[in-house]
Amino acid sequence: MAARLGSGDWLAAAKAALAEHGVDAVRVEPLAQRLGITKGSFYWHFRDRPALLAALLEEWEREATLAIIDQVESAGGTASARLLRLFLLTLDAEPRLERQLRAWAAGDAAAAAVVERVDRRRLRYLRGLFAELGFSSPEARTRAHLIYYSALGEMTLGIRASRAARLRAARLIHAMVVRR
Amino acid sequence: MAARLGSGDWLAAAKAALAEHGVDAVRVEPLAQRLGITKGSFYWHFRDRPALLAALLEEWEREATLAIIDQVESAGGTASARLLRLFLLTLDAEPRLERQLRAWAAGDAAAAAVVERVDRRRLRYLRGLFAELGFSSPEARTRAHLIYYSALGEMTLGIRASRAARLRAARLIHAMVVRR
DNA sequence: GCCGAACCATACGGTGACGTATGGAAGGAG
DNA sequence: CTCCTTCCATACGTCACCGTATGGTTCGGC
Repeated sequence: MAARLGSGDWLAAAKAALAEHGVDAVRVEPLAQRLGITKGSFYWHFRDRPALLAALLEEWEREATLAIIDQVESAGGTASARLLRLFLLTLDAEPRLERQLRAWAAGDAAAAAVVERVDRRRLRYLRGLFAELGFSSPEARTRAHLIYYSALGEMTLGIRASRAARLRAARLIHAMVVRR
Repeated sequence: MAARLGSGDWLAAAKAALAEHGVDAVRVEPLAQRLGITKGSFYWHFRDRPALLAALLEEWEREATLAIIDQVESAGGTASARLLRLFLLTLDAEPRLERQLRAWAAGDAAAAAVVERVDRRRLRYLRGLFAELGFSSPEARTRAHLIYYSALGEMTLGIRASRAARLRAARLIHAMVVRR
C-alpha cells in the first residue's frame, strides 16, 4: 500500500526532521534512509537539496500566517476576546517548528526573509486588534509588539512552567496590555 | 609581532564566526585560514572541535549573565530606575551573539542547557526587582517574564524600527510593567 | 500483452571537513 | 651554545554527504 511515494512524502519527512533536529538534519541521504528508500527517488522529485529547503520555507510561510489567525477570526468576538483567544492558542501550539525556523533564519538569508515576512503579517494583524480597541497608532504598535514577544517567548524559550501557571500569566498579560 | 598565537586567539576567531554566521561556521579549517595559520596550531591548543565549542559556551555563559546586570547594579537607583536602565541598555546591545546562541541551542542539548541557565539567572534578577517594587511573587514573576521577552524580542527579531521609536516603545513598556 | 512514462536502485566521483602523525622552527633556561 | 619545551606546517586517512549517470522496475493506457 502506497509503496511508491511522491514529493509530498519527502516534504513531510523533511518537515519532521526540521522540527526535531533543525535544518542541519534535513539531509538527503539520512532522509532517504528514514523513508526506507534511496536518494534516487529524491533527485527525481527535487532538483537538489536547496529546492527541498525552499519548498519547506514556502510551506511554512503559508501555514504560519494563516493557521492561527484564521482560527481566531472565524470565532469572532470583541477585539479583546480575540486577543485573549489568540494568546491562549499559542500556549498549546507546537513550538518546535517555529523554534527551528527562527534558528534557521539566524544563519540563512532566505529563511530570515520568510520569518521576517511572517512576523510582519502577524504584527500587522495584532496592531489592527489594538486599533479596534481605540489605541493610537504608536500605542497599538507597541502593545502588539509586547504581546507578540510574549507569545514567542513562551513558545520558544526553554523555560516552561506548568500549564496552569502559564495560563494565569497569559490572562494577566492580556489584562495589562488591554488596559488603557 | 605576536607571530605566535594562543588559545585565546582561536577563541576570539571562533566567537566572531559564531556571531556572524552561526555555530555551523565555527569550523577548524576555515578558522585556520582566516587566522592565516594551519590547523596544526588548533589541535595543539584544543583537543578537538567540541572542546572549542564547549569553551565558547562557557565564556558566553560567564559574560551573558554578568555583563549587563553588574553594570546596572553598580549604577544603583530605585528598582524602577534600574529596570528602565536595564531595558534601555539592551537597545544598544550587540544582538548577534545572543541570537546565534539561541539558534545553536535549538539543535544542541549542551547549548540549550547553557541558554536556559542564563535565562533563569536573568529572570531571577528581574523578579527580584519587581519584588522590591512590592509585587506579589506570581505578579513579579509574570512581569519579569514580560519585560524579558520584550527585550529578547527587540534584540533577536529581524524587525528593527528606528532607535527613536524603539526608545519610545521601551519607555511605554516600562511604564506599563511597573504600574500596579 | 505492450509501451512509454513515472519512479527507484546502484554505483560512482567529488568536496569539505575532521582528526592524527610526524617533523621541523622558535625561544627561553641553563 | 645547547637542549627542551612550545608551537606550527605538512601530509595523510577517513567520513558523511552531495549530485550524476545509468540501468532497472512498476503502472496506467491502449
